[in-house]
Amino acid sequence: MAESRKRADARRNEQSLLDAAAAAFVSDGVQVPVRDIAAKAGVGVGTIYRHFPTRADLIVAVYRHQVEACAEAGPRLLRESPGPYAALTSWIDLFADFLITKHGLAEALQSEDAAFQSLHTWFLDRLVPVCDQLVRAADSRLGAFELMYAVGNLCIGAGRDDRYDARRVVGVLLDGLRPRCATP
Amino acid sequence: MAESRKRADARRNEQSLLDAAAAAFVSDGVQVPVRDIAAKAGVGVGTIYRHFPTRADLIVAVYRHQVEACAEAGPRLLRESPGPYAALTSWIDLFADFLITKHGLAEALQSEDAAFQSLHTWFLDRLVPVCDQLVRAADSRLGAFELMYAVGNLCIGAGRDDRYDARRVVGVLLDGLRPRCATP
Amino acid sequence: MAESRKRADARRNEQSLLDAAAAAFVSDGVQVPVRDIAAKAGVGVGTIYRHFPTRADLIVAVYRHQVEACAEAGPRLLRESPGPYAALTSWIDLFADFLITKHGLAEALQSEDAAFQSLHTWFLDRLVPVCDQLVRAADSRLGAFELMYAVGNLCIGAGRDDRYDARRVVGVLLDGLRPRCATP
Amino acid sequence: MAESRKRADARRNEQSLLDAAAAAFVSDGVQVPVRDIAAKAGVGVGTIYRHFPTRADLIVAVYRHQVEACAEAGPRLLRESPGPYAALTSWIDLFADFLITKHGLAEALQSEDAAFQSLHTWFLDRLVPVCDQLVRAADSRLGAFELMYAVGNLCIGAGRDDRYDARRVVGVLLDGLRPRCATP
DNA sequence: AATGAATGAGTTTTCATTCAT
DNA sequence: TATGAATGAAAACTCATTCAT
Repeated sequence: MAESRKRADARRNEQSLLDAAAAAFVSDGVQVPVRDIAAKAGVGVGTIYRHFPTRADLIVAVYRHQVEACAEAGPRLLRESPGPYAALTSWIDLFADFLITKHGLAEALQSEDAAFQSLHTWFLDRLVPVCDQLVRAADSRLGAFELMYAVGNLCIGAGRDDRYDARRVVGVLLDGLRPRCATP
Repeated sequence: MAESRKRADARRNEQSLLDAAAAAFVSDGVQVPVRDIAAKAGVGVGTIYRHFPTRADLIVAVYRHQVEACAEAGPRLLRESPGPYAALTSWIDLFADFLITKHGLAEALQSEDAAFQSLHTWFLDRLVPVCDQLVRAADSRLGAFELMYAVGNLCIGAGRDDRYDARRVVGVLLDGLRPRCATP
Repeated sequence: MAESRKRADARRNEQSLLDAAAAAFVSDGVQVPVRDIAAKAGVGVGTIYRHFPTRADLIVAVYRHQVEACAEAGPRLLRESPGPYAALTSWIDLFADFLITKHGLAEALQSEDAAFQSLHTWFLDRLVPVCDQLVRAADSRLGAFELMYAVGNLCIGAGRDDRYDARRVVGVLLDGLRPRCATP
Repeated sequence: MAESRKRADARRNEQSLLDAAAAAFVSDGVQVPVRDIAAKAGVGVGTIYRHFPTRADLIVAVYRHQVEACAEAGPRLLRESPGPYAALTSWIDLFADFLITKHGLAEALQSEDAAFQSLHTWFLDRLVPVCDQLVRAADSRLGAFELMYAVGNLCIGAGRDDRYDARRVVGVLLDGLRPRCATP
């Protein structure tokens, strides 16, 4: 009983760590010093290292749930959408929305820092197969990796400047993929 | 005479600095340690700081000529292309090519690092008006800033993974901008 | 009854702690992280600190029995050996054997780390008087402290390199103490 | 000229660094924090790292001259001593003296820390061959490595306690190596 | 004007020790 | 009493920036 209590505490603590890390990633970028995350979370640096031995572990943990949800939406959209192209655009909208609202994530995915390698790997391993199904069904001119990479890049800096609306641009990109009417 | 000679030397020196910096930016990114640039240029770090007090000054200097050339190409393309949409795509191709071949520049333009602020400003001040002319002529759904921002982002990481072809994706984006045939 | 059972449990627990510590000292040296000892013993670090408030307490406890046995062997050897020099060499062999087989102990005895101060003290308080009897009986050129210190040092790193055989070197040192035949 | 002046300064600086490091090694052991050495030398830590990229580099530099002198004494003693055993004892005395007066060095040589690996290697590479010549000439029962290792160990902690005289103990060890008169 | 040595703040990481559960 | 999560003081190492030569 005492144990389950402690475990519950630790879990709560870990969640507050994740929340602080997520906030820090957004405001300062994923390269934010561990010490800063610890300060934001109101814990010592050692606590971070106990829970997340490497920075990649922390990042993966921060984004795990959301990536999961995104992955699970793929097959569902394919079933429920009026057509394969609609399914693809819906999923890409979802994917872009996820990245846009997780300001800082798109940047992290694009970073070449070795600390993010395992993040890239995990992210792509989980989502590319999902996207691939949609892409094949819609007979898209861009492959799953390429499309995701493009959308990921387009989401970088979303919200930084009012003149740039990532969702609109992603819409234009998807329009570029739309099956055309014949040119006379 | 001695003075003009000295000035010529200084100019030569500065040019070799710029060449070294350009090379370093390409191979190691724009965040490359100043010491590395100095070593590549065969000068002391003090010399770099004398010529370019801030990193942004150095970056602006490195890319000045190329941005100039790109800016000057705008009006010319508008005159010489078969139509405004063709002019726009030609210019965007030029712009994307510039970014893609300047590996690291797209990343720098997107970086939030304060050291790059003046780079952003200068870059946009010079090119957005040019692009704006083209965009208006072509009656594009995306504004000049937005389009340039999008293309800039799409060029990030170009060449890092064979599965991602930035030029092809930019092509798709431009297709999304193409005037449509009427829907019956 | 319940109490004596509890006390027996505690003693068993403490013994398993000592065993784990002894093993950790051997494999990783006496500076081994407390956490590692705790892990080896299958207890929390808090338990170690409860039983042994300082590292020295733990070390002393680990080696107590063996030092005791060594101390008790002194008078016995003096009684049972063919002569006092033989008794001294036998005891020193015993002492060296103890140190050599307790890989890490010789290093600990020599360490200047404050955490080991009480170990030094206890060790010498217990054994120097024993050695002193033997040394006096054998009329050795080296005093008890000096001889023990020397042998202790010679045992440092025993087993680390095949080219160094601590027992052989101790033998040579004892040879140097052997009463000489007259030089003609 | 300006260059040679600067180089002279740097050399002087490096020497003061070495002096500070030597003092720090003696008083705090060779594991002394780099920051402490820097403080002792009155320089920033960066200066230490500039001159000596790794701790081993610093240690080797601190002891280089003295090891050199010791190595060079070997052949000379072999030529000039009344006999090979006398040459060996003279050299070992020299070697022990070196270690004893460089309080902390014997400990360093015995340390298993990876940072000292190159120190061990260099030290042995330089001196074992010298000792080997002497050992072979004197037909010693102990090999060069073993004898040096033993003497090195005996010098650990020399000067820490008045009851231990490393020179006397080394003398006894050498006595143990002395050719014996026949036992009747 | 050029040099590069020196500086030291900033970051990561480890681990002894405390203390809430 | 036992646990192990949390703490935070060290320690190593890097690099932008300054400044004596």
